[in-house]
Amino acid sequence: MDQAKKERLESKGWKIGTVSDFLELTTEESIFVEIKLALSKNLKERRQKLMTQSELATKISSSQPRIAKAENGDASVSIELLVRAILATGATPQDIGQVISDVK
Amino acid sequence: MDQAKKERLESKGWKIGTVSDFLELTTEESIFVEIKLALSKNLKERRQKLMTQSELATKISSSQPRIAKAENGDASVSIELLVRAILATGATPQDIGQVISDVK
DNA sequence: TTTTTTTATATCAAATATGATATAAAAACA
DNA sequence: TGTTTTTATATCATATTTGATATAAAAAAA
Repeated sequence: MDQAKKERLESKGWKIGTVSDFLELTTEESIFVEIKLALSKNLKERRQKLMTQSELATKISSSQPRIAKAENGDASVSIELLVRAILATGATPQDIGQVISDVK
Repeated sequence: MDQAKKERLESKGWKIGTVSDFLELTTEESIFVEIKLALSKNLKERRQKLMTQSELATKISSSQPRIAKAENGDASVSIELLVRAILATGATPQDIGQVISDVK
């Protein structure tokens, strides 16, 4: 992995140690991160068409800053919150399944 | 929802208050629970064909009791852990996407 | 049957994710 | 331009999820 991508992920809080470079992540860990980033991207796309971050936050009893983190692939955001947020945009299980199926 | 199903869910830790009966859960909350239960069921099916709960636990640095909870739809288990566990059985994003797509 | 293996249940301290808040930066709009 | 709206960043106490441990129950094997 190139340095630029590494630094971009690290700035979001992803732990990519000096020793364990991205290439040394297990396949499962790598896929897991990619699934989260795909959900993150999808959330941003869906939400932007419908409402502000604040409006979505209210819908799921969260906060605007947390929605911002969710949409920006911050490592502190769980799949739980990502899925809750995406569902709140009216997504169906089929929509979410498709996003995950498209990974890699 | 019938009383039997309600009690079954409650025994797993799902909070279905006396006031907010299952029918009063928002559509999103309901779908969210169903996605988790679907992942839970899929984990059990995949894992049983390949290894013991202890073996899977070791693979993802978890514990056998936690895998048991994950497979039994316990509310204390997050989607995070469910997805990590399913990936550790060799599942692809497509496999997981299909499980979620099949919900409802 | 007895023995061994596997799975389920309960408890708990530690780690992680959370919403709230303040505020800065950016974007949209006037 | 200045003003308003929206989004991003930082901090933090609280809540949730975690793996570990002990052990009970169930299933499989002998």
